Amino acid sequence: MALQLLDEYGLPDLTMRNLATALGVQPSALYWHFPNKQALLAAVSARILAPLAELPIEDLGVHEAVRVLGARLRNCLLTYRDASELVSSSLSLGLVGSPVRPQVLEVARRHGVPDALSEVAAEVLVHFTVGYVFHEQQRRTADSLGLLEASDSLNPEEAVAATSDEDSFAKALTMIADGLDVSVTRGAGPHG
Amino acid sequence: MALQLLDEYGLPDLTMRNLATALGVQPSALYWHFPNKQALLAAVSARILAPLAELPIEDLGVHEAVRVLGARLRNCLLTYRDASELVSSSLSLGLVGSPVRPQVLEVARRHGVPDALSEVAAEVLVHFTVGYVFHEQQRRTADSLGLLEASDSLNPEEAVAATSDEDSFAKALTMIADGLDVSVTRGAGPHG
DNA sequence: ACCTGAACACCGTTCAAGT
DNA sequence: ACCTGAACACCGTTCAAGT
Repeated sequence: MALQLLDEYGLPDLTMRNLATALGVQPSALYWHFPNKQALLAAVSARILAPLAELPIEDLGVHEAVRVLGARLRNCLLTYRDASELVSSSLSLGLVGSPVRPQVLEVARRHGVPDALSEVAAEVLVHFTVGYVFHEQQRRTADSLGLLEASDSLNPEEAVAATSDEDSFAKALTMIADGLDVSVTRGAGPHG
Repeated sequence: MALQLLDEYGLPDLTMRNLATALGVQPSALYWHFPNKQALLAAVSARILAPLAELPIEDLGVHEAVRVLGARLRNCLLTYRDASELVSSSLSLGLVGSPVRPQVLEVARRHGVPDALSEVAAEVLVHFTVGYVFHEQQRRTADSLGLLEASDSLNPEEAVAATSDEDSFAKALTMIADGLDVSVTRGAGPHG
């Protein structure tokens, strides 16, 4: 239900009171199931990220895995309105684990990449992706909220970046994967 | 004053009412100076990021610039409590410009790197840095808030990453800079 | 085990009215 | 130009009490 409310009305309107009303229940009833609002939001975050766990990553190269996981994470976040903002906070609060870390680590291990490197790569990957989609989603709802008067936005930065979000995101992922590759080859070479 | 309240009591307690009280004024008085709370918070964000604009980037290589700007941005965010969370939201709402974009673009241009590449690099740099410090700061205040009972946290992820934040952050910056280098050399070679 | 009812201690924002 | 006073429409959370 929370997921549905989030997608329909956005994070600011996902209140305990609205959720209770939608469930035909008193607000206080929610506190039997969750200790507080943040715990509830963490559960919602976990649901949003769940599809990522089932992603098959057998026979993927390290470079490829970073790009696929990043793209898939972005898709999960774009599935529900304001999902990136929600996940960003749950993630920072440590109430939900990194959604790409296990897979990045596994693939990297299989290719002889030291954990220290893949940990860093996983971190760059999540933070960048969540931050990027956060920005992307906020602009999306801002535009749909009637601020589409001026076709270019306040900061010159947006106007220049007229290339599609998907494209520049893909380029960024490639850059991150390249960076990991360099660290790997500089460290020891592909297989140890 | 807002900056002081932020650092002393944290973002959740930086309310219009608390700020007004601290200024010896009625809450409604603030609405003569700012149209709403978000605008006020954007102004605070700008103040936090101001030192970055004065950073001298003459005679820096592209690789070096990415690392220096990232490190300096992190420092700015660590200066005030909850600054990363605040800046993250102002940034996503588009109420404040990217604090590293101008410098990254300038340095890159001087070295013949196409803008398209440096735009992407700048974006990876901000989002990663802000996200990273957000996580870092939240863990910091969570720890200081008495959740330090278990020396390792809920998710195994934190325990493993026992190396200092500063170190792993520096490694990540290097990885990002390396990624940019690869894109550059693949595209055309250093000088066009 | 699960929920109600009522309260507590707050929010951001608006707006007529003052000086 | 700058602020007050009072109100409006909300919040998250607690807790005794019900079934």
